[in-house]
Amino acid sequence: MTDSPPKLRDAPPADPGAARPYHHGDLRAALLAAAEDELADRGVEGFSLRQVAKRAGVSHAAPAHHFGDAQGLLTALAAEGFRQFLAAQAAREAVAPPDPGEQLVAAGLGYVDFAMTRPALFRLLWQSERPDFTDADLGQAARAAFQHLVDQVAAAGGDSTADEGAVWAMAHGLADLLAAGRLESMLTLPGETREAMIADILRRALPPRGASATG
Amino acid sequence: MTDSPPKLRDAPPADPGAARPYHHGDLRAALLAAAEDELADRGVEGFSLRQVAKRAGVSHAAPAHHFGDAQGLLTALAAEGFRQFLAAQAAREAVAPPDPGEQLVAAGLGYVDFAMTRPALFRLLWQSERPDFTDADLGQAARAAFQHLVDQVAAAGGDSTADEGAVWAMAHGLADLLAAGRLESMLTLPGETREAMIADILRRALPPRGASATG
DNA sequence: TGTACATCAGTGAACGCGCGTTCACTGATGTAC
DNA sequence: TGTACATCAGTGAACGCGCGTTCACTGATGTAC
Repeated sequence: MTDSPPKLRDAPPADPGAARPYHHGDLRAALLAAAEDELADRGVEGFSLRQVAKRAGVSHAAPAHHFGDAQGLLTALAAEGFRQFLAAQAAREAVAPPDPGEQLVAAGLGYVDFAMTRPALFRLLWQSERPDFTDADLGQAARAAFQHLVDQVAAAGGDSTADEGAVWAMAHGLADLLAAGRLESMLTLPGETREAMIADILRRALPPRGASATG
Repeated sequence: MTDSPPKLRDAPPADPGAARPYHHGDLRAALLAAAEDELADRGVEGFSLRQVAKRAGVSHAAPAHHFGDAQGLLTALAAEGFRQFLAAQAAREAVAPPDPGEQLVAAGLGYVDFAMTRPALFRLLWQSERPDFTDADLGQAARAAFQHLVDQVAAAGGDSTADEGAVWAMAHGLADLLAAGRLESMLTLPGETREAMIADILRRALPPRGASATG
């Protein structure tokens, strides 16, 4: 990833040594960051609102003021996550050649970047049932992310369900396996080598050059 | 899938109308089946041992006799799951042409079959942290499943980390997305058409014909 | 065939725990005048 | 600048709940003789 993603933390400079003020300053952002850390440590299966509050250093009733309930917090986190997921793809595209095929590969690299950098969040987006996916904000963020990939495939000359499926599946499969720590022989490669290999693999899924299959 | 997988249920013929006997007959298998159903209904995130026992129609203390604790049950289910996951691949291979490339495609089809037929179990194998993956039986079953794919890639002429990663990622990505109900335009296709498309997509990941890349 | 006994399988009450949520409250901030 | 007041943000005690696990028990089965 070229720019490291905006971590949802670091609210107030917080005058070290001073007594913690009654008001936090930016508790909402701090809770989202704590929630992501909590997911990383315990997984979605062991996630608890009380632990998040404890991690953020506030009483366990405080999150209710910002998110209503536990699902509200996870829904907000997922929405933010989808936006950053899309941003990770855009960051790669910005530094890639303008050729549509290379732009598509870049999007795939961003997809994988995000999964490897923030595996807990990646899993929340794709594999959890706890966020409320009918929420308007989350729904919009998720749809934007899906649509981006579809658009990229179309721009690269893909015009079939198969092209769309192949590209999405290849990026997603790499991302999920790498986020889970599988594909060990790839994980042990130096970063640059691994990245080149991921790009090569993604190219295999591209719409056949010049071909115009229907689906 | 050619043969439907052996569902972990249906222990005793159970003489309908008769009072339920004190001894179940095959409670271990019934609990594994109930656990899978429970995962399908509630997801790993909401899984509870008490609900499993209730579903199987026994007291909530009964599972302890067979599995020790909740993790023991999920570990046993995951081990059984990996064996059936491998069997799903073998079933496809058995009816595919002997050509190594086609065998590899068949393995991928089995991979996807399993994920679509039993998504809850698929997610337990790949995305849960609740089973004890250091358990000897589970570890062996999981390793056998990984190794099979690696062997198939090698037999098909793949000799690089990239070949292995590409094939695995493509099968896994399709499986995960389809299990999650994504790739809607593929899901709405008639079964045969969809299957042919999945096979086509899997072929994109195959080691380039005759090529012998190093990695 | 019958009886005694060991073993196994499942029960149901009880425990302590962490959870999400609610609620009256208090501290802090901002604004109208 | 000062004061009154509304609003906001976070507290801490309390609640009821479902959970996993333990335990003494009872019903059922199988086996030795």
